[in-house]
Amino acid sequence: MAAHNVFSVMLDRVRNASDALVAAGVLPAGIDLSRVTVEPPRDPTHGDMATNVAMVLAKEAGKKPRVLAEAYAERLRADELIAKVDVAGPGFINLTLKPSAWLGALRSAVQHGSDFGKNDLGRSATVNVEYVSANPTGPMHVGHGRGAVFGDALANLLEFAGFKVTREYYVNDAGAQVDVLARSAYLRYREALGEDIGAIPEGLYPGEYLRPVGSILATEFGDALTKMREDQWLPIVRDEAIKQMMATVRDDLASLNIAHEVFFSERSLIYGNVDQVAATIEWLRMRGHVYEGRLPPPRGALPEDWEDREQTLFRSTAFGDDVDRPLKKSDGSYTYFASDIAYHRSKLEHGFHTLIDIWGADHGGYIKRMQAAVAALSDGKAELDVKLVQLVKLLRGGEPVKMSKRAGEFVTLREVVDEVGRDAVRFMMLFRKNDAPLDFDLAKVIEQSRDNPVFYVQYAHARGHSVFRNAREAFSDLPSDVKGWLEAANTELLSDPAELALMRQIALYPRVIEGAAVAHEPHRIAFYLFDLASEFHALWTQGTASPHLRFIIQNDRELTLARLVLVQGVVAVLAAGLAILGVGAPDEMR
RNA sequence: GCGCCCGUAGCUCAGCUGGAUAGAGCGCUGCCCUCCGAAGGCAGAGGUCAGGGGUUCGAAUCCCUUCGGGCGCGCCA
Repeated sequence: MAAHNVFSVMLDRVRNASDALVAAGVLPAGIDLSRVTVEPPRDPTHGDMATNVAMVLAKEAGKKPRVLAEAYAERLRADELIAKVDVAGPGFINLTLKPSAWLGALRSAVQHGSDFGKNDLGRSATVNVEYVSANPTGPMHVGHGRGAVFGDALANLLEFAGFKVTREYYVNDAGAQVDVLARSAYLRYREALGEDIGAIPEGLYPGEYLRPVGSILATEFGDALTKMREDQWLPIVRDEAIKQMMATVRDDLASLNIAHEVFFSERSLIYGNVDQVAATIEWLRMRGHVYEGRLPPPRGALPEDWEDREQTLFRSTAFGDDVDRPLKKSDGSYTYFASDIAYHRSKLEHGFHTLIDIWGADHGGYIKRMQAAVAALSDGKAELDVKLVQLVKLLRGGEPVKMSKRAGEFVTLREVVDEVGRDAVRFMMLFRKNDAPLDFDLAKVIEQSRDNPVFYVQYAHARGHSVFRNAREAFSDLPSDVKGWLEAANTELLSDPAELALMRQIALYPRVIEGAAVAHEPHRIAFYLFDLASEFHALWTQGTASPHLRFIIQNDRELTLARLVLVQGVVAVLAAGLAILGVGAPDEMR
């Protein structure tokens, strides 16, 4: 395992100390250590790490926190990685580590490169991450892009944390919207045959992106479709339109380097050999989770066409939802929810026990019922986590970019990617918590300044490589590869406080990965990388005022070599983190 | 009316699932290039963490409540 997480190493030391104290009769046997943490203190003057162990265990041990802390301190002082132990405040134990601890992390980062920080949190458990799932009725817009990038980065992250991840896309090709798509495409088809179709009627998709579909249909069928009744041509046109739209979607995703392993068709659930939706409802009914009944009317203003009637309901209240949910519309067709249940059942049948769905924020009200359904389907054995992705507000130089979806002229994801590049889009989408709204400024993300975090982080990586280039010029006899540096370097020469600070930051990385993976929050990596880049730029600039801190020291090959290892540590972590985010790490940015 | 998300510096946002004196960037003030990339860095000013209660050794973080914003509340997906 390439983790080398200094914090978990120290946590183990604390646990060992606990065992010793139990053996010595200071602590009662079987004491609960689950709340014990070792973490970096907010205030660096408190040392490198702090543990709450004495405060957490004080009550159970029947001792004062500070007294207990002293007992721990005595044991920890003997540890070969620890330089100093202080008991502070209400009972914190502050640890200052020896430089060798940080050097260990640095060497590990250099040695493992892009594998540094990997862990086995997942223990090869399978996870299904479903994301994007945009309707196949048009090109993707920027909001879809955020869910796409988020889902993809999360999938990468979970893989890095030892899960076996399946990336899945749910194709909504069975609802009324694909019939609308078919009718819209049919108009474009007639247009392609030379007919004047006039304005696109209300209720159809007016976008020009359907013109190519019309052309394809015209080429393939000539005017044959015009001689058919709607119920005859509609399935033909619909299937072709969906095929074309999905090709567009895949293209758009590819522009962001996103590729799903599974595209699951909603249509296949209903129109396959077996009606899976009906089967699922039946399955639930047999277990008492589905019944015929009435629903209380919604509070407040009633919908115009509200009528009280008996209907098929899923007993989601038995699983924590607020009301039971209808599975059939008044015309007898399934609700979206019904096919969604069947879809999630199919995921379970494919062996997944951990499901993650990425949805737009407007679907927030849907979470409880879907989790209820998964609980009912799996007997509480499977878990569904739904991550909501908030809206993206597109700006240019601080001014909102106008888009009118009604006229069919919205800013597409593709346009944005083409304008500012994949890296900028991906990084910016991840430089925010998923459930916080995001302002995306097209002017700012291509700026080359600290304002622009994408640039700032990539620049740090490029700067690192610039050091390597210059070093090779200064010393023609450097080992050819990083491994050689590591073998040849005397890293103990790295003893300046600024260098140690940078090593501490590097050592933090495995911990950040772990936290991000547990919380399903890839944005933490983006913020961490920004901090790491900042530390690196700071050390760099110190070299102008204090030449002895420069990475390359002309007449000191040994020191230079040690510092190259340090820079390589930064570069390796930057590249590794960016790789998880799916962002490039350029060697040069001139 | 109910549910979910949110409210942190003038602005845009972090805050490591409960830790010590709450942090960045922008903007403002003042500095640092005989330069390994100044496309950078350093320092300063700026906060009742929306308000009020509670839980405990300890709360921006958890619970309750009020206010304020966003989203959703059969037959749209």
